[in-house]
Amino acid sequence: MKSVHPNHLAIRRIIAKIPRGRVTSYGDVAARAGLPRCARLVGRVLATSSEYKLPWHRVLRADGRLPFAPGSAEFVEQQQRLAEEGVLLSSGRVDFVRYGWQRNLDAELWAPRD
DNA sequence: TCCTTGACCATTA
DNA sequence: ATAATGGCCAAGG
Repeated sequence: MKSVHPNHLAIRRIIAKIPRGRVTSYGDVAARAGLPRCARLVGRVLATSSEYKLPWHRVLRADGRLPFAPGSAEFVEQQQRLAEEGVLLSSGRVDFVRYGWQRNLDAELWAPRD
């Protein structure tokens, strides 16, 4: 039996909820999972959770950059997956104001009029 | 058991 | 703008 860590479960649960076409950061996922300041753990979970088919490409660094070296195979794949959902990079970054998950939360909580 | 590393982050200089 | 620091947790040597 492979031991399952509760923190990993909580993190995967959050990542699975990120809507298509939206992105968030490692730190935000950690906070939502009840693990503030545990961003590195989120990266660790993603690196070891390929079997769970999570939307890993929607998790970015806090500054909007992708977590992989530009030009690497992982970087290219993530960029393509994002582009397929309409999320584009400008100057090597994703604009959280435009594509951030938080933007959806605001809409839900404050019931916009437009 | 101790130490190092890692798909990270906020703060400080 | 870059760089160092300390914080977190888990895996592996």
